Amino acid sequence: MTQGVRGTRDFYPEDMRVRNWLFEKFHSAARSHGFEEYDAPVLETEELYTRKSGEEITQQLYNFEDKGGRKVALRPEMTPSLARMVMARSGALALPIKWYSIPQCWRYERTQRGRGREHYQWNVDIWGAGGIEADAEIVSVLVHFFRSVGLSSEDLVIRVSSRKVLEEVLGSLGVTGGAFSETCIIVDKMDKLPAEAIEAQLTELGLGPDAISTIQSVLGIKDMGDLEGALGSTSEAVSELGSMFSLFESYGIGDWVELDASVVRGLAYYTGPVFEAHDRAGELRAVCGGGRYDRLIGTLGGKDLPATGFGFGDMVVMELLRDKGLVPDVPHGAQDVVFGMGAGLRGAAMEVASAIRSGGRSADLVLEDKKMKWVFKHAERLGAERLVMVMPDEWSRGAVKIKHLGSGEESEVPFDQL
RNA sequence: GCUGUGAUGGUGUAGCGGUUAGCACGGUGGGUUGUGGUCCCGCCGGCCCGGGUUCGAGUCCCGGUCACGGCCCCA
Repeated sequence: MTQGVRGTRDFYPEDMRVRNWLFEKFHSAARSHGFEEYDAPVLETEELYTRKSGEEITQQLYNFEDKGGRKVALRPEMTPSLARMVMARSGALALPIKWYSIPQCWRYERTQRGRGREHYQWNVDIWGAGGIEADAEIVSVLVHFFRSVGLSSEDLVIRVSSRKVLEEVLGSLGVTGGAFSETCIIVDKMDKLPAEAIEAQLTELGLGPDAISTIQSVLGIKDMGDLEGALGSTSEAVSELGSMFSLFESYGIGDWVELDASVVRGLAYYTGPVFEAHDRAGELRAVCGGGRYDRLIGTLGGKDLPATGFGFGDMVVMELLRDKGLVPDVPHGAQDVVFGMGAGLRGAAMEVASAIRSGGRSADLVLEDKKMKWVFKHAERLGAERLVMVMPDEWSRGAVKIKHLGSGEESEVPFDQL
């Protein structure tokens, strides 16, 4: 009875303080870059997610039929909802738009460390800007966030590549269209699955051994020079990535980013630059991932609009922050505890609390008859700054006794000077 | 789907065949005190469920349930 649904979490106030702290960092990083918040329902039509590809996300859909027989799903990610919202207003939006959200997302799968069935995923996106400047701006938001919680480029690395790398390689091998996005999904699992399994899957897609080894060697590239050597000097992927890295320098985040051609991301809709942030120690799964998805609206039946963004889960980053000792002790928040001595002064205590609250301070009022001992313990537990005592003698003089818990100093303060 | 570990007061835990089942936090009553944070004392409250072994099971065995990890699947 006290247990929730498997894979879900309860947030008690002490957990909520930490969550709010984290979310506040999300909010301020996004706002610092001029992004605006939006939201959408947790429940969407299942259709929005049935892309019938090999993506984990569509196979782990938390879906069911509602009482009207409609097939619905708890959103596994925010991007389709965002695309739906953008599409619905396509003519009316002043582009580009820079929007962010912190939606709760769901997936039905076996639970593991850092993988529940529910998590909060910070999403930051830019729509209507087709250049790599938008992609670089997105990465800048990310780094801004990392720095704001005390993480450094020694803790994390953002590996960057482009879907165009693989697209050009596969194009030269005659693989295009659907086979291309399927290949991306397989290749994304390279570090999770043994090499033989990857090869078997690629073979199944109709790729020969030579093609497979070409793919593998290109994906091993971690240097712009090597990439140019492999794709040629006229390669769009090369010039785009080259420009991006130079923009990263302008942003002053060059030490956070690295070229890594093996980054392709497991979602079918990516089309251009893609990136993932990982802990340098390599102990955790990806902290976040994102990239450009210029053709998503097209697959939903609308007119394409360039877009780029990232999704950032709350669970993995919290594990990293805990490992690094960067999670702060967030205090309860009540500045004052107001206590009326005895039931006769209950009303007086309420007057005092109201005056304090009107003055802009937060006050926790003791609602029942409690002993002094309990009151002190309570104030200490809350981490309150002051204890405001409404006592018979003082109150008869129209005053209260205020004790500063930190210093132990106390003084009598007239009611009208509260 | 496979596999490992675990389940002890409200919470976090110790106990590994015979204990009045221990400790901390909490709750509650009291002492000290300036009606007063520390300190001290009393009390409340527990072995996941069902079988079995044994003179005796929280402890060992079997089954179940749940939780937490790891893997597979994820085409």
